[in-house]
Amino acid sequence: MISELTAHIEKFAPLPEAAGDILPAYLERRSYRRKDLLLRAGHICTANYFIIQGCCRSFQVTEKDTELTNHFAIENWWITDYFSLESGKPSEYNIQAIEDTECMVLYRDRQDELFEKLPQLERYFRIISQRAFAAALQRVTYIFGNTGEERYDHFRQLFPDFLQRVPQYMLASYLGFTPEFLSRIRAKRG
Amino acid sequence: MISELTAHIEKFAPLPEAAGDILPAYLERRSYRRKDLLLRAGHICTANYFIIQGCCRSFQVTEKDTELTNHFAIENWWITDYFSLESGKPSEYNIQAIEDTECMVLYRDRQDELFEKLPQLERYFRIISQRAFAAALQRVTYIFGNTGEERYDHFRQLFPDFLQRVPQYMLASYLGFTPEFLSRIRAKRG
DNA sequence: TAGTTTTCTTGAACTGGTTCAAGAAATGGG
DNA sequence: CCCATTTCTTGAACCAGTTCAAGAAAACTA
Repeated sequence: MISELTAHIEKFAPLPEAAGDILPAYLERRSYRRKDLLLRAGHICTANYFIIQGCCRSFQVTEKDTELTNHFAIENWWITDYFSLESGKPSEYNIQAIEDTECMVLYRDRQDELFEKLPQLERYFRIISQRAFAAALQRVTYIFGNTGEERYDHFRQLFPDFLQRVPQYMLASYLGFTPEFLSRIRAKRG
Repeated sequence: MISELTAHIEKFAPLPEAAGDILPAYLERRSYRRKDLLLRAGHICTANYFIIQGCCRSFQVTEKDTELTNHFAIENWWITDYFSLESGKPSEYNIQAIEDTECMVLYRDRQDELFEKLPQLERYFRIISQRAFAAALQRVTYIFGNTGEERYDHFRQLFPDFLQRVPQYMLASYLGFTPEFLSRIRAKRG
């Protein structure tokens, strides 16, 4: 089932014929159950996770002891902490499966060798990182330029099916308000 | 004065000897005066700008007609709209010089050829984009996890010298509150 | 299907930050 | 050096969203 991944890569950077033989040797397929942690805060992030099926989030626990979801990832997205992954320093984030999830895992200690054999991957990760960066910037202006209620409506419009997949308290912390407030918004809608 | 740039690249991806001969042919040095726009919203972003000296910001003008600064860039940073740059679609952002600024400009239509001659640049841009992405995510949790006042204090601690370089209303819109509120915070400090 | 845990709802008091308006101070261009 | 523009300050009324607490509903587990 590496085909989902190669298909995704090809959208951004064409791969040579040989890729089909090389990639599987560097990736590990892994399954996680709902609530499993792929990365635990305080630990060093050792891999990048491509989601084949399922859904994950990365979140932080603040000093004030609340969970802040800063990222959701579904099928065909990568999730990791790039900062910890590249610096080798402990991560501040937890990465958790929200549903039972199937991943292709690229471990950091195999990455350099893989990139040497398939330099097209440098380009692929460059492009998806640039996009992810642009999206994250967009999110910040989005947060500042709209009220909580507007943010909820927008999210709902963009990802209607996704609403059913995540508990409301996670969505609330992703959208930047309390679960209570989200509950009140929904009460108004009926 | 391409040396600032090559030095920066070398921090992330070692360059071959030949780089010194190749790079200058693909980069253009340009000067901007305070308030000049490097990119105007509605136009397609055609270049990536590496700042040698000076300071820029990218900002959006919302429907509510307020400016939202989503990014500052100083010496040794790149600034662009990666989304418009790669998609060829019109940008929603303005990029503006806050001070008189010197840049090395990499135009999009020369980028692919340059990356073919110096594939190390794929790696360089991959790594800095991953970092930028991680920083942008961090910023979101930072926004949600702290009050406006805490954000100001943190910014002040991290970039004390930078405070003098930007007008308060730009900083306020970057930190996500009104200029009036920033003024009140400062009044308390004395 | 009963029991436990997790998630969602609702009310009431409260607060961080906004809005509008008007004046003061700083800056910069000619 | 002076005038025009830009930036910063201050007050008072206001509101979006929080907090705390307690109960209701759903969703797992055995």
